[in-house]
Amino acid sequence: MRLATWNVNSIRTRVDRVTDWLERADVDVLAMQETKCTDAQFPSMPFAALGYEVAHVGVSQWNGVAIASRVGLADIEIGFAGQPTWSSKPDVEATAEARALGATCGGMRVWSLYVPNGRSLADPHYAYKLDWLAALRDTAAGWLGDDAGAPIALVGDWNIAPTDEDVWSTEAYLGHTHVSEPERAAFHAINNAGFTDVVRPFTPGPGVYTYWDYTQLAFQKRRGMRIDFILGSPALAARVRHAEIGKDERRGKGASDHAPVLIDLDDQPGDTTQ
DNA sequence: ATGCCAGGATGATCCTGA
Repeated sequence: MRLATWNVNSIRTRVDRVTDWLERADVDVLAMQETKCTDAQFPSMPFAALGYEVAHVGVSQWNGVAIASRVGLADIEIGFAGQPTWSSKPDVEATAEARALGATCGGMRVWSLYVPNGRSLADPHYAYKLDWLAALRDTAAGWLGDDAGAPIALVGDWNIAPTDEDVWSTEAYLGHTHVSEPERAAFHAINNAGFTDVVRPFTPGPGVYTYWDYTQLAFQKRRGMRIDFILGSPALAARVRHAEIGKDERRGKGASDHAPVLIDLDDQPGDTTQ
């Protein structure tokens, strides 16, 4: 079983690139973030043609998360319990944004997550980001409380570089979001709730990233950040036998600014599929 | 402090991203 996550930065702009890679990389389940479209606008036909069902939540040109699966797609949940709300303007009612989507695929529970950016340390969006992560931690801890042996993957764009090794320059990010101690603490709290980074053991740093800014030849200069993660519950983490970052997908014209991240899982005991 | 690049919506310019 191959599970991947990718911030695609507009699925409408990038659907050919994404489906080409899905086929080439032989991915079973792909969680996507920043689809930047409504449900009606999501291009599901190219996925269906390759045998993938797609669940998507998107209500505007912002955010949007999806899960494409060719091993089943059941019990779809939009948003997680307690997910904080956000309003873009004072006169607009705050709502839960399209940043979290859960589904059961091939016996595992997958959550496609697009953690709020934070914008700047003084911005209300930063407090929203920390609230969002704290609520996710509480809810996800509850899932393991209900069933400690559940195979759960929390995957996506976390918008946090958990250690100094995960940014090309600590100086360049001083005073900025993604590297602040509260954000790192919020990320580690999710680790401590039982969800560990299952990719890092197979992709050791330093200098290993999943995101490179579009500007100033950041990719060519190897100026990136590691902010996209696959976090696994203990039962899922025990089955990971390989992981990689699809850095080649960041190359060339028309690339997303994020690379896909994938893992290979051993079959569950007693699993007769494949 | 700002633009650097990119996508989207609207209609040459703003908002957002990280």
